Amino acid sequence: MFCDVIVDVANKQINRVFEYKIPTFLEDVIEVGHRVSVPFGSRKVLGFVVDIHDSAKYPDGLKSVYDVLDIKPILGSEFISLAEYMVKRYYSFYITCLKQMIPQALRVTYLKRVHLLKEDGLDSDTRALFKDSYYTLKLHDERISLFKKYEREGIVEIFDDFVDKGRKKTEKMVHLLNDTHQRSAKCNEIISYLKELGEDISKSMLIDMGYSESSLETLKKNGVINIYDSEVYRDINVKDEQDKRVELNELQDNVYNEIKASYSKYDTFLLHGVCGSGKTEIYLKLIEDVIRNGKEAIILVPEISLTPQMTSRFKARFKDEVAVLHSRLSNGERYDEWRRILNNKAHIVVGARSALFAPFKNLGLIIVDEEHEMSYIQDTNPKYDAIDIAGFRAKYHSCPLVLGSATPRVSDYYKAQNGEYKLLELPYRANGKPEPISEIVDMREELKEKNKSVFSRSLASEIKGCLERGEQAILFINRRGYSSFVMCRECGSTIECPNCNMSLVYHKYSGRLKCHHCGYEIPLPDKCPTCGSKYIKLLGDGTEKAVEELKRNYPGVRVRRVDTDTMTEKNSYQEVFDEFRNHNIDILIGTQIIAKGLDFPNVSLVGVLNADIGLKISEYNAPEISYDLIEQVSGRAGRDKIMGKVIIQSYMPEHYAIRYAASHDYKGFYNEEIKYRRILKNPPYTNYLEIMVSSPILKKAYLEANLIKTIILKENYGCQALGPNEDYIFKLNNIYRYKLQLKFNDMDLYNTLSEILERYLGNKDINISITRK
DNA sequence: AGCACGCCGACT
DNA sequence: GTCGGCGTGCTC
Repeated sequence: MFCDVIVDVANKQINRVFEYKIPTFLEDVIEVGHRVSVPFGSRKVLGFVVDIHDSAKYPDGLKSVYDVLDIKPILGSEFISLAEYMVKRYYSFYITCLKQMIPQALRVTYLKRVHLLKEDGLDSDTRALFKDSYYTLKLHDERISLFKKYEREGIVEIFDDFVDKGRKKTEKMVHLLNDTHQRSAKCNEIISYLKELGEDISKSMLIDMGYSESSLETLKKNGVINIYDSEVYRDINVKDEQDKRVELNELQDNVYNEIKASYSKYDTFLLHGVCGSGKTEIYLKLIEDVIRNGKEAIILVPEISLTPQMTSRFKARFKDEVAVLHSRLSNGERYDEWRRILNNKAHIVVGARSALFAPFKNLGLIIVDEEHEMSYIQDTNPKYDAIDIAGFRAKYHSCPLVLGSATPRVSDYYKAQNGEYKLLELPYRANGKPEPISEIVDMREELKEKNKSVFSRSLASEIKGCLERGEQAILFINRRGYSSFVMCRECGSTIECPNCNMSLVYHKYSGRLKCHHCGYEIPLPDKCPTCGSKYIKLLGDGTEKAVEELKRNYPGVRVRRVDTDTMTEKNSYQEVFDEFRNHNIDILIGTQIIAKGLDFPNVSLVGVLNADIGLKISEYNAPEISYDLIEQVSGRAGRDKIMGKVIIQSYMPEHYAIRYAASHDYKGFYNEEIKYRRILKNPPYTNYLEIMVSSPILKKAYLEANLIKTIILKENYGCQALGPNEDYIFKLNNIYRYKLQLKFNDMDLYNTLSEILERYLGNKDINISITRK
């Protein structure tokens, strides 16, 4: 028997299967999806079994699998094909994709173990390292050369090993075997307790109840009880909440019934429902059905909205059926939740992007909430889009996929318009509240009127009114720090990061200029580094400046800044949001973080301080991102009894993304945007990908980018290539970055690009990365 | 990636 | 002579 193995080496040349013999003792054990240890070159590495067959293709000299690492396979064949799909689609390695699908705890750390053979011959320092006859070295330990020398002398022996990054947590459990009467009163007490309980209990629990270790030992010795190890799942902290069942209104019910009609067949639904239209209640009801039919469900939510409120709502309804997977969990906790899924203990998973790889075998439904969220696209390799993966899995299991959003991706709405997806609409808020009224303020006018404040006059007066009425406000500003650039009034130069071509941002609390891209920082200079002038001007307002102005203009106001500078602690978001909910804070001011999903009933005012920033970035989807953001922030206003008001400040108020966002007109926006997409041949009219060519040598990056373009155009006639253009961050950490944009229709590009990647392999100066968008 | 092998200079 | 620096090529 032979097997195909993908070994744990992320390298283009290794990106294929390697064949191994299966030793007889493993013949009945090994299965597709098992992790194995195999000899590879002179090393021992981890591998994944992807196929098993009777005859070998590789001529001779096959090595044998050393061992199988898991009791049951951790990846079903579904995931092996999914990995193949990902390799092609995202230009990634097999092993990278496979590792993506398993929890961190099941990845391994490589070690070198040194076995002491002779007592003498070692220098005393080295000898002291050995407590017993073994010593463990991490990979890349510089002492390896010393040990290699001793190995040549026959004093030690070095061999490879690796261990799982996480361990299963076990607990000692006590099981009653019989109720033979004991001499000690304590022991009899334990017996009668266990008898009454009628089930096994953890040893630590008994100890906590006051029973002693020694009485338990006695009982064990006398054969009355046995003590065994049981896998336990660490308790993850979820707030208790009462399950509130809400009757679906007529519109919700229609949506529910449409999806219900597609159970057990693959259909993609685009659920376009405004903020507060009651999508979650529909999700809950669908999941209930799926579970009742003995199937499993995945609900994907953006990391940022995976708040305890959100998860506790599912926990309240489905209790232990729910596994929760998000980045705040420790590796061990995430492993536990994952194992509950693998072992069929949990049938629903609520989680962020990676939860899509939940090892369910009988999926009945996948829901992707807030489907437009950029966080569904992973920005490190493999650069996968969760919606693609959801589509693959839904197709594989023949189950419906529901994409929900108030502001769907333009490409997805297009598919819904064309019938590729089924469009479901919920145009009204479930509580009947109208959408908040939005007002666009032209900041150029403010400047003309000599208002240099962060706040327009209109927003300032709204804030005043809001505070006077005892209501709360959320202000959104997409820039951290105090001022986003520092300019000299004499010579007009701005202070840039020496490693990146980006302006340094002034942070007032530390009095320093920081680069938000590479971490470089210096104290704020008192004169211009270029011309020596004292007249340095701070421009471009950030969160800190806005807070300062608020405190000056509204004495006594309780403001809280929420951005990555202030949110260092694990739970600080939750803490701030609780404080805000309890009205210990009047105004919340922050970046992206506050735009999402949170529901504060007393908020009547939302201000978008700089609506244009996103529009300046030269990505084809910039208008879409800006529209979404404004719409999402606006949704925070007037959620409950009070009427909401939204002020959008902009230097380009005539831009359609801003205009339509202000009138909450998604379709209007879509119709305009899709026109540009068609004219410019952007997605959904083409496939689109970006090749980033980076090098520490500017000229090299440019020339190679050009060369790549030529090669591609020669090989793929249907392909349109733009660039090479300087990236938005042209220089990052002293590396120059050029990007090529490719628009293409056929998938054959994979082979061409693979060859190109191969060509640049081993080239130290050039790095190439491909992103599908 | 990581490691062996091989070729070259420099140093006990 | 031997140690160790790095370029090259291979891993079932």
